[in-house]
Amino acid sequence: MKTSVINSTQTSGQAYGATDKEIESSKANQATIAYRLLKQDIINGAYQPGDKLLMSHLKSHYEIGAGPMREALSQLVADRLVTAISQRGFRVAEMSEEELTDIYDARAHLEALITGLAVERGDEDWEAEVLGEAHKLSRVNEVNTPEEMLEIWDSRHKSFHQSIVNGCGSSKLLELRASLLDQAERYRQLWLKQTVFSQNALEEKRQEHAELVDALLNRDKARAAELMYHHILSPIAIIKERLPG
Amino acid sequence: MKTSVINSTQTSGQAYGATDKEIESSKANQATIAYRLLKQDIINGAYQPGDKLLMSHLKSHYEIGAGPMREALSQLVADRLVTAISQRGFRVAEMSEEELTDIYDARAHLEALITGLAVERGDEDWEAEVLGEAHKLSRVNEVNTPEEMLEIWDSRHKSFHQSIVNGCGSSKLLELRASLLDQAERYRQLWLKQTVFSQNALEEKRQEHAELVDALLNRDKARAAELMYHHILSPIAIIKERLPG
DNA sequence: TTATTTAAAAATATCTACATTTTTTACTAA
DNA sequence: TTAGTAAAAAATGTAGATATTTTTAAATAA
Repeated sequence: MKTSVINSTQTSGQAYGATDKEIESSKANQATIAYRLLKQDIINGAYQPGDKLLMSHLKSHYEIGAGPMREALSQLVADRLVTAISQRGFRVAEMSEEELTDIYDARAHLEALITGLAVERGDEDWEAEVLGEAHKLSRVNEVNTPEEMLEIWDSRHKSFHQSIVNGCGSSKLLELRASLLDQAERYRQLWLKQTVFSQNALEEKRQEHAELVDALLNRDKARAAELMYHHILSPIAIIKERLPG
Repeated sequence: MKTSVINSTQTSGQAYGATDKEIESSKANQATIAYRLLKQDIINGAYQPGDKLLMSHLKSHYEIGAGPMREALSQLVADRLVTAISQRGFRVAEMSEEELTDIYDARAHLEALITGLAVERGDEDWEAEVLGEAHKLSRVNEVNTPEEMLEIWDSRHKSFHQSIVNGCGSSKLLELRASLLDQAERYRQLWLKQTVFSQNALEEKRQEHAELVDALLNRDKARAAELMYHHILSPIAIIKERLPG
């Protein structure tokens, strides 16, 4: 068997963002490998919205056969990152202001709902976890490159929010949230660059997070939900400016 | 090309429950056909929870090759109706009281949220639609067989609820709702038989629906959301009784 | 000429049949 | 029993065949 560089690299290292979708068995099959790589490349903008995903290119570029590649693509269709037309292949899903609004509206309402549940249902471990993650996020300072800064801040910011919603006690709601987050990811990237490299913007976020933590630990459900709702919606304006088209 | 009976039947008739996932092009490919058939069979109980989905059986039974069949199966894994273990194939997802509680808890919160939005955002057309569907549902009477009764009542009941949530103006939230509904479907079937064939239960539902319509048309957001929340949760007790194991 | 239709060719998507790898089962010997 | 091993079954992947769409070019009509 021909072992490609890509394959061996992938299968050896445990995937970072392994969603609960593929808990079982770390040795992934070709379709799973293709799914991860392609998803990452779409989110990171290696392919532009509307780009045709040519089977011949995908096959050679990822060194994966047509069968497994189709499997990956049709999963990405379910994730709304790719669109398919029968007999005409696959394309990277378009981005639009309408979709941006739709996704963020849904995210804000869902995240507020989940936050409210977390306030009701979260235990002391949850409180500790939130506090810890908030602390780590507030201490993103000693970094070398701007790229590193962006990566670290984003990672800790995500962990902070994840720690909050983890208190909700509903794995189904967390799955739905994860699905929306995936769909928002390409839009979020536009906001991220703007925010992380602006001291003003960062300070504003720091403030919002502090208020959020305060409401959470004081078990003020209504206020926490309200703060979260607006916190989620706040990037929309920035993203609209930077949205191509 | 060999055209199987299954294939020709499927491709000719427009599929009923075509989710927006595959809007484009009615002439579905083999993977889509397999997905629809298999999903229906799992929901209808043709395969039991935990059953192994043997490739050799699936191939011969649906007259579809391994490639497209894998594609369909991995979509069903994303839908949580099937589980996969790498190199060990696919199984029908197990059912459990824990999952039942999880799904219905999430559904109740989400449906209440969406209902609240519908009250805020729904226009007159929405009101009219809700009223119309409520009327149709209340008039499920002149039917022949019990099976027909079940089918018609379920269909109209679903349409009634769909007409309510359609007012929310968020296609993303509606997609999430549809996903949960799919996951709930096998549990719902257990409740449905109990409910449709009991005059008491039907009357109770009729009452709840009437209250719901009243709250909706009076634009009483809080009451509508509250009623919806409990309406969704109400089947849990019945389902728990009938849940195998 | 310019636009439109038609026909052939090329490119592409999709499927099937077969090959390979992995797991499971059955059997044997300690 | 238990461990080990060979055979069978099953899952997964590949290559090539087939069907469909798109492109190109030629032919026709305005």
